[in-house]
Amino acid sequence: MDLVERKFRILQAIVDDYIVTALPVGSRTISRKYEQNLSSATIRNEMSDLEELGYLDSPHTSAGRVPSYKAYRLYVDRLMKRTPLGAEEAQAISRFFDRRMRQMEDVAERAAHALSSVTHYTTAVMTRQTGEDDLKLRHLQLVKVTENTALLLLVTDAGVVKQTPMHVSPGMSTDDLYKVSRMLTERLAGCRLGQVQSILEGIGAEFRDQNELLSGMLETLRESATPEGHTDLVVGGTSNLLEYPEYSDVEKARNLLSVLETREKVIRLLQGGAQMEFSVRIGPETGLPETKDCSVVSATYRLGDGRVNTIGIIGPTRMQYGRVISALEYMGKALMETLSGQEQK
Amino acid sequence: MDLVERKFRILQAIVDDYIVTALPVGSRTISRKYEQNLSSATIRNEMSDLEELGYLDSPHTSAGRVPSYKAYRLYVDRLMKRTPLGAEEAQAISRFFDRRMRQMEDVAERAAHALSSVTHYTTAVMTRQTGEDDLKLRHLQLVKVTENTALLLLVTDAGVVKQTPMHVSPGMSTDDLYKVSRMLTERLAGCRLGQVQSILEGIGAEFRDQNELLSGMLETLRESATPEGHTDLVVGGTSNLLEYPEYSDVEKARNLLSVLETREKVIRLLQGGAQMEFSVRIGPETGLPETKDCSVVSATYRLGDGRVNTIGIIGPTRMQYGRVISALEYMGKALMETLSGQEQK
DNA sequence: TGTTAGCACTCTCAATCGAAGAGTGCTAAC
DNA sequence: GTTAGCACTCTTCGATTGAGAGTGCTAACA
Repeated sequence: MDLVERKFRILQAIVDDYIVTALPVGSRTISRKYEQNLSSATIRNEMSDLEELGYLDSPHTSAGRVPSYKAYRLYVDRLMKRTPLGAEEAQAISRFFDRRMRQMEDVAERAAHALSSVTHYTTAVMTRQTGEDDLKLRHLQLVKVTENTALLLLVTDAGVVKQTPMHVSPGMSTDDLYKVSRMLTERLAGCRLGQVQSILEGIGAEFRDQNELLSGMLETLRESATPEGHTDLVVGGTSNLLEYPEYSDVEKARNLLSVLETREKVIRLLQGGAQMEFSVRIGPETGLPETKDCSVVSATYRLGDGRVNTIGIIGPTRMQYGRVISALEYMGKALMETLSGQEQK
Repeated sequence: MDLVERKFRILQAIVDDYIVTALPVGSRTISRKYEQNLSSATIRNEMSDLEELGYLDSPHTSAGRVPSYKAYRLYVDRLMKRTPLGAEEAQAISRFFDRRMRQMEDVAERAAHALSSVTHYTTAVMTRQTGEDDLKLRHLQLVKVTENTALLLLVTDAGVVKQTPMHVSPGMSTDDLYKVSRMLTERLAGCRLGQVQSILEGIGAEFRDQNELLSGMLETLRESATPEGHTDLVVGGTSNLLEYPEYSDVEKARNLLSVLETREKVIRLLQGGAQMEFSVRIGPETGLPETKDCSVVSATYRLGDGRVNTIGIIGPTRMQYGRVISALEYMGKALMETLSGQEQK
């Protein structure tokens, strides 16, 4: 029997146990529950080694051991087994999609709720367009709302991006706006958002009398061209976190919650692993000082229609990684099927 | 000096003090801080009376007294003085509106953040249309997104209501959809959402070959006609609540947070006072068992464009009612100016 | 009649102390 | 290389205690 292998089997047992109990793990616990043919003294020696190697910390002399970030890293990369979703859990996720799809925005919200309730952690769903370069304008529509305001709708490859109230001169009739919309759409459809601006400026001459309207539209377009301009974000299940003892200190809980309320920070949290399809970031790897004892498991799905969805599950470092990854995987499949052509199955 | 008046002045002092400290108020505190020409013994007698009248509770024999719901009710209705907003606070609210207005959805989110940060409580902003009867369709647009999906946009008096992916047969070109949209808009614009359905069914005959598309649109319309179909809800500042000692018990905090995460419950919380323009609901009056020691101060604004905004501020029963009401009032003015015709000032 | 001082009484809160329990590290024996 | 045994450390929990805050009552006073 390889002794190094045994060492890591013990480490795995410690992490497994700690993930469930949140209590420092002692040598006797391991020898009773996981390695019955080894005595606690042997385990003790191994644990002492593991501590020296940086995989374990001891809160104080006579508590058990607690996994370090390094241990979780190793655990996720090599030791952990994926826990397949139970039938009821898989069903809970599917159920969110079996009704006919309604609002686009609903998808993210539903996904967030489904995952939160299955995993008992917090879920963040971020939807954004593929790089701004790829984003093409499809349709532009001005809709009269009150005597002197209209709503500018910008539709891109991936749905309505902007919906902004505009000033129009009271002289413009519903039909006038309709014509303008049609004309502009004809000229601009298929252009990238970045280009649209300059073209619109060129057209400016024809609309001398509607300068105010034009400059309003220009500004809206400018904003739409930035990636932040069309990033939707939904966060669900934040109250779940309070069920874990690591946040029974209200101050800690408050800090974390306030991160989850800050759009920019959540986006940062999700972006960290944006390169890869799947990513697990542990503790300090999350990038924010406030989440240095949280982990984020995230997955990115490229939908057929040009949108990119990133789903992140946020919980304490002693997260049930195996389960969470399975849940994300399952959700990914469900999302793909539902959104990029419902009939393709 | 009227003795009854004095009694209530003392009650006011107790509530005032308790709102700030969250600690049971003793007779000596009152005699020192609020009624210097009365001895603590006198106050004690009065407090004993007030307890008998149901305005005060005592947690135990030798703690001070704590206001009852009845006391808060009286306080809000008759005793309390509105606390005008400080200059910096007013500015904090204004600042959310002085930039050019961007996305419609942003308004609610910004308002929620502004109010949360000024009041240090939680803010919920609900936007919905006036009764479904009044809601008229303005524009309908099908935009091709992928080979066999299009996006159906429904625009009403008050902005885009629905944005739903639809199946279309691959034969339909961008231009075909454009024509269909135009045709449908011409026939349907100005109709109430409820009517649109039946008209659309009537038109059905002309679109024999597009049955799938038509039934999809019908379903979307059906959903849009219900009030829940177009109620936007934003909640901000939930982490603020954790700063109050009443939620230092994690279990309590969790319960409350989970209410604030449940769309339906928050809507219920805001609807309670929907009849009035301004409403203060205290403890059990909030209607939900989970919020029996919270208060909700809400205000409803009818915007020019047919939308109704309800903003509610949620906090512990010992809320700074005076300040909160002032903040809501101020926000109301700012909202009105910004949204219903920006130039009307 | 209303106000006040004084006092006994009650209850909480924080600090202290000690015993129990869990776990370690080390040593010596197998 | 493994294990039993043991001394040692550190936390946790319960009980005890004293201080402090606040009340209610009584009796005296204006």
